[in-house]
Amino acid sequence: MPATQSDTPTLSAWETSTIDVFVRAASLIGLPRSIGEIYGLLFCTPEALSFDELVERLQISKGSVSQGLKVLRQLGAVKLHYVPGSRRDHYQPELSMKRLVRGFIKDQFEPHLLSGSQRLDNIEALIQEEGDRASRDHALSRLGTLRSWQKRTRKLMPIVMAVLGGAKFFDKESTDQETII
Amino acid sequence: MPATQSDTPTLSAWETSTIDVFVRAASLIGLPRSIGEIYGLLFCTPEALSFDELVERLQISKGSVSQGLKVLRQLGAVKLHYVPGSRRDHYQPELSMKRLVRGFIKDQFEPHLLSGSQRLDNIEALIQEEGDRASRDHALSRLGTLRSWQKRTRKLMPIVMAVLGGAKFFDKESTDQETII
DNA sequence: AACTTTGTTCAAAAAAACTTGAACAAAATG
DNA sequence: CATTTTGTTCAAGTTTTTTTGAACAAAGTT
Repeated sequence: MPATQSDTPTLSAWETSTIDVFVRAASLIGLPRSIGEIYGLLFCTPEALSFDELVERLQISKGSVSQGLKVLRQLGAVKLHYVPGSRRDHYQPELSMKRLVRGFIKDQFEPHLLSGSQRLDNIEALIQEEGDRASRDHALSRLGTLRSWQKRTRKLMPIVMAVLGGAKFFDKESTDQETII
Repeated sequence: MPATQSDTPTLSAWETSTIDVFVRAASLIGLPRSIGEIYGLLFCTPEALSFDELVERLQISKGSVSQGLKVLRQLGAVKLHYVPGSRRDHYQPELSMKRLVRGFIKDQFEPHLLSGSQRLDNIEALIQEEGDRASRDHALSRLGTLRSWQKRTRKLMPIVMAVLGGAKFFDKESTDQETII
């Protein structure tokens, strides 16, 4: 096959539009455009794609593809797919919404929630340094509000996962939870 | 009272830490730091605060406060509080998690979901331009996946709201929904 | 061992998002 | 009606995030 051929590896119209949907979705959840493009193209393509094919068809740099795939693997949004003939890595998209959402929550939400708990404990200590009684009381009341928000958020996660397909997760002192869905 | 006094309107330790929590939360949902700071300070303070007090205590520009409050009002995250003596606007934070979440979803999610529907219809049309049958079939299958994701996301919203407090919203052909919580 | 293939890293460039502050508008006051 | 108070707007400046591409590492080939 000819080497220096500027054959724009054009995407078809529906592929471009679909990738656009994923670029928007990515930006909605705070991920860079390139990640949306990579997942989007994998989503559109029937066969698993290699690193190089992503670079060529999307016309983005190797660096972006490398970093993008790294994040997508971490999120569990792409799977490695072994291809007999080739020694390149080939990728396929995760198509289970439940797994996609779980990956995202585990990777992006849980850490914040957990570190949040420590932070609130720390705030409780700081409140003791407040001068007068009234200030302390008000501050403690607001801290209570924060804790209740945190608790409800944690309660929500397993419910979301349940609605999305079945399993439960991320819950300790599970309260009235078996009645749902 | 003296005019040109560089009295740093210091925030107490617990206030700083609490504001930090909101700054992180804001960034988590894609809102700028200044908005986290504004809501955070309102959250910490027992009395309603005026525009100027926000500028002074947070040491940020009038422009940031103005734009920040605009977004917070749009989200329903702050409420105007009439103060008899003054003709300035005074603000208080919305403390109901349910209302906060609803505001966020209505303002940031719904629009994307809705425009999403149109986009998918558009993609369906584009798929018809595909050359061979096999391509069209694969593309239609993926489009089906996208539609199912969208549908499940829509179903999730009322459930989230229900868990957070009671009301239902944003649902048309409501399926088995009265059994929840 | 030298060479090729495959993919990662990271400093610098580019792009996007956020903040600032001065100019401006709107409304109340004197 | 001139002035002050209150808040908004927006162009320019700053900061942060993202992308690029060349240098590098790892592993397979010949």
